[in-house]
Amino acid sequence: MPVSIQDVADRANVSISTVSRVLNRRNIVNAKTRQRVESAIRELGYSPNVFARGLMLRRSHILSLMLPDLHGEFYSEIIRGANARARELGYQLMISSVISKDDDGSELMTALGSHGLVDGLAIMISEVDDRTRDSLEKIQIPLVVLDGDIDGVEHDSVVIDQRKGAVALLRHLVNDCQVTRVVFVGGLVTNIDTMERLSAYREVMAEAKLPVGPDHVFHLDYQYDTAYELGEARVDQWAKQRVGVFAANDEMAAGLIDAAIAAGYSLPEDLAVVGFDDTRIAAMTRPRLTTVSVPMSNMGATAIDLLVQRLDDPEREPAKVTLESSLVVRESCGVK
Amino acid sequence: MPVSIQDVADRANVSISTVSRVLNRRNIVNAKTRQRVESAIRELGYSPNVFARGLMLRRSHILSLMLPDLHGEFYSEIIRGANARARELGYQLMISSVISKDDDGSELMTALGSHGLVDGLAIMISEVDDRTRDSLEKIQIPLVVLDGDIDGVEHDSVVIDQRKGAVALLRHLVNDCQVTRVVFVGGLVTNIDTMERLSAYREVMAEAKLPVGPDHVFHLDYQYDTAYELGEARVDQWAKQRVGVFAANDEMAAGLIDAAIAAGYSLPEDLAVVGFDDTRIAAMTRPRLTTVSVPMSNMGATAIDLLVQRLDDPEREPAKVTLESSLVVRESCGVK
DNA sequence: GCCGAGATTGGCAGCGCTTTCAGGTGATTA
DNA sequence: TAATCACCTGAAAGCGCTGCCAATCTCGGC
Repeated sequence: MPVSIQDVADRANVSISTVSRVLNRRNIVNAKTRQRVESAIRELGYSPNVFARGLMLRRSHILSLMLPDLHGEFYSEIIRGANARARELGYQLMISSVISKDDDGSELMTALGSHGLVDGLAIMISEVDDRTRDSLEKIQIPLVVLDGDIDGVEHDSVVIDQRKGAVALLRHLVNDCQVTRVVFVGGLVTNIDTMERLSAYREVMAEAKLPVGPDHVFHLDYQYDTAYELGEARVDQWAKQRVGVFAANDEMAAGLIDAAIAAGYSLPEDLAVVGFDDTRIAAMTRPRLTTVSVPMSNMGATAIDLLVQRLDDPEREPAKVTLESSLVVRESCGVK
Repeated sequence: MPVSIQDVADRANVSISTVSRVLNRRNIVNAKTRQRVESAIRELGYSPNVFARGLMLRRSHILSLMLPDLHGEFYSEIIRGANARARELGYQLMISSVISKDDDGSELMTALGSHGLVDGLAIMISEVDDRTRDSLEKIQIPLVVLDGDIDGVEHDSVVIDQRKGAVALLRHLVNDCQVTRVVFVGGLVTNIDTMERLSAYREVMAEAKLPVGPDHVFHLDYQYDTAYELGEARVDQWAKQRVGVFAANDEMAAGLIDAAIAAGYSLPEDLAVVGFDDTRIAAMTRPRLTTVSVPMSNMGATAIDLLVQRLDDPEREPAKVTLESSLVVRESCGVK
């Protein structure tokens, strides 16, 4: 059985109140007494019981990070950033993935370790539905939403200014890469990121007076394979006109590149392809991908910052931190 | 303030004992009473306070997963597997990365959320030092070691039979790929995986009566860049003899491939390169990498299984689960 | 030598929950 | 009719810790 505060008190010949005071760094304890207590703690290897403490303080120093998925570099980088920052600030990180669609919201609660376990929740939701909204609304702890927004629920947020990066990328494609037109390959229409990037696409197309026909916009699923298939079907047509292909993530861009090369085309001569996210893959394709770098781990870290800030000052106005994304030019679009 | 067991008891006109009994699925409660309690619970949206419960039961249903690093697909896959399984079994997962070298072990304790927070620990340590050993020895909770072993500390373990995969890979290289010799590019000599793979290398070389000279074994750092540099320096020599290069991970293999291609060689004609891990990268290099597939997410899931099994039966004999790795043949070594 | 302020310390009441232990029902049996 | 028993339920004792309140001690000042 683990050593309790009573054991320490006995050994130091004080009451448990005094031990508790020493523990909580109150300097209202006489220096000599404190030393006695401290060495008792050390000798016994005592560390306070988290449950008992949490029961009183209603604080666990655990933060929860919920992501739509745990697959891929994007999420793993968020976790990495969040974990490091949480550690720095003296918190633990609890990870969970996705609230499955067909859930009554109780899963979210369960994931939070029933009521009271975690001090705050950082959540990223790719597709918001009412049920999740409702559960989130009920939660009585600080909430930070990553890369999105949830109506009617008070929360802080970290967003990435994808638009700026996307616009820079598209302008680069349009102005510097001699393409006759640009096609967009995104995720589903329900996906927030996709729509954001699509809107940037439309904007720059309008700006450059380039056409946006029905066969210029494709909605896939962010996977390499489906992009590869699309590439197989379309690349002849695209290469003929030297189009620029704007894929909404690097995975799909890689799929498209590989399909083009498999079909005998050479890039960037016949086709310009650009991606998004600047994941490890972007530097691995041949030609290497021109893409937009998104500060993923920074986003994780910032989310934790916001959570802890609100924990320290619950009355603060809701904050929204915007992180910049930036153009990374490599060879896949034919410049440099 | 959140609703407590007392509120439920009041509403259902019973004592808290009865509510507690209903909660703990004891069927010793009269059906009618139970229903009354259950609807009170539902109406109030009650869920038990984890701390109070943990204080009594000494169980938190939280498991901790500690990894040497959170960077890269390898670890993110472990997390993914562990998370999914933990969820299935009704546990939460707490993630932390690395115990830094210059730490007195207290960091490990802190990471465990002081004493008592987590029910079990799954840990992966790339380089075991005494201090970590000592802290681990003190921990009074079930311990599962991933892909390694810690002397003198009782624990279950999940290991990957890298040797089998490595041997298969090397035999393939030696027997089917017409290489005149094989060089090994690994991580540091302190790295367990590297040494494991190196030993497989020596075995197969001996078997095939191929030389293993001092300029056949290189110790790098598992990074793309350093491998690329090594490639730049050595590729002329290697290509002349058509050597097979066995890189201890896919990243380095990719670096070597790119260096060779940048130097004007074509693969697999001039050089055969194989990797290890079968990460996303392996399918992205051109030529695509022949490598060894390692069941990463399965390793995470198995670790959780072992933890929970031991939690359920503390007296069980220490278990060691071995997961198989398997050869994945692609184009980088010249067959198929 | 005595008094009150300030510095320390101990006592004790919970925090919300589980878990004996004892008591209160009917129903069954002698 | 009284005794026995199986079934349920409530009362109360903590689990280990914090925080309020009161008790004690130490001095400086009169």
